Amino acid sequence: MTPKQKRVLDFILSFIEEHGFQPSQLEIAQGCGFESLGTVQHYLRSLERHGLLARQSNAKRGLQLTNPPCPPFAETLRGAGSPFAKGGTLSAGTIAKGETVTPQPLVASITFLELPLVGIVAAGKPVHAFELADAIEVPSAMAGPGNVVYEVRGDSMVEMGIMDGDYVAVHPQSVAENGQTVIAEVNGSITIKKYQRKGNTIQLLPANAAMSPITVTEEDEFHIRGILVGSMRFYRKWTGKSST
Amino acid sequence: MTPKQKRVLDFILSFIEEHGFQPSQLEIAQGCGFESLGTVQHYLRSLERHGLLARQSNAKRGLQLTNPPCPPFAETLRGAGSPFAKGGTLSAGTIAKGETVTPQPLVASITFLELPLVGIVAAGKPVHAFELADAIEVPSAMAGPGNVVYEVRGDSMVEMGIMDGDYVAVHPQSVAENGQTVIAEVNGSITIKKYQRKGNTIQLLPANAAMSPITVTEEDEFHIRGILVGSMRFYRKWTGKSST
DNA sequence: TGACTTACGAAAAACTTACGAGTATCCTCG
DNA sequence: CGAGGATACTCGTAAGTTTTTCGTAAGTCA
Repeated sequence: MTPKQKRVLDFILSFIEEHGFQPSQLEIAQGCGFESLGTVQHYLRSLERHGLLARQSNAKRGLQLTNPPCPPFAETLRGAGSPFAKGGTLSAGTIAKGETVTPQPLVASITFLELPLVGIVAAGKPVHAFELADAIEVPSAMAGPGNVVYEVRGDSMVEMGIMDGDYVAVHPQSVAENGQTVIAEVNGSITIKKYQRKGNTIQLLPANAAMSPITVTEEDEFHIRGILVGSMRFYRKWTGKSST
Repeated sequence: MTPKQKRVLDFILSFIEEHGFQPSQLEIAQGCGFESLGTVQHYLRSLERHGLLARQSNAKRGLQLTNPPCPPFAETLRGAGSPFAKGGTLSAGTIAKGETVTPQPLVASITFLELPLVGIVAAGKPVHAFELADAIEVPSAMAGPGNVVYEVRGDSMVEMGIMDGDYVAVHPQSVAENGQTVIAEVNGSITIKKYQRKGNTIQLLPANAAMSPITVTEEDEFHIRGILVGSMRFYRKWTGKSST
């Protein structure tokens, strides 16, 4: 990477940090001292080639840094301020070699969070999001205003590590950013994939790199239903395949 | 997000902080300098599409800020000021094609449970169960006396639908019944499989019938560490395999 | 009825793209 | 050492798109 390219990249980064949104090409030009938009265009393209950022074509301020400094989750989860940060000595007991695990007392009694369990994500069929008039507990990290929980039916999402009977917590929204895991409808089939947009094409990547991604074209009917916040599975005897 | 969108969002936020209740659309127009309600309408809609806020249709001052589901989730969630903390009416947002999932009142105030996060289940290697002196929230169905949570490292358990970074709740015990999902050590390797015993032979079945089971013989060193109660996964941008 | 929220339609403003072309720098080959 | 070539870097302008904005009429709720 050339120093100028780095300069542009750094500018974009700091701009985002400062303003909370992406700069326009004109703002980049001014910020980096370019007289022409063409110059910005040039750098944007080269940065894109290097995989440092992605652009959504024709989208205003449609720049996406590829490795945004997204704080590690565990940190925010247990970070300061969190009631779980108290880090008391929870002698967890080693499960090493032959030893037995010492039982641990449970902690806390804080507010619990439940989300409405709204529907069933059918595998390969259109969703029938009906109200189950039920609720399910979730860790607070999965909760949030508007979030709902789906019960997954079918094995169409195994490649994302989501299996029949799992519950997925989703935050409803119809747009997504690159890299987010979305629950989307493609041609009437509902699916969970990782969302990635390059220019005009939208790719839906499975979790496992070995599996082939789906490329969504203009002809496809494509709707994002929401983005995945978490998933849960409860084990019991003979989980899975309870026939059908 | 465009600067204007952010401006509107910020205004709503500060308005709520200042007045304690949501602004009307007219107030938003005045506060942001719009001449027309249509403009406000436009922004509200786009913010809603991005999942940044939820609207109760036709309700006066029916705006609900939604916290971005990505990083600062847990924190903002429990913080004062979060609509969630007081258990207001939260709209679930549109989910299905034409259907709209009606706003669900969320419940709250049940006992909150967290389990000690004890260690890391290494992939294909003997467990190094060390104390993390940390805890993680789980739904009550996963809690129980003695239960602990492991953070999974490695991809050796994908066939069970458990991936790198997942958390598994286990109830430590050294025996299992047929059909239970166990976390076991076989010849020094830790693994999660479904336990099945037929007469003298013990089989460990993967979740997917297509994969081949392991048959444990007498020569093998075999220990059951515990049985799986549940698993959880938290999604965020660029989940999985980014660098490392 | 009064206070708000929704629903179009349409025009101006803001941005992104595409193309063409002109320096400057660095490297290689004869 | 000098000529070619390849890159990096820079301008400017004319489309082509999307965002932003306005206004007005209609629908809701208490």
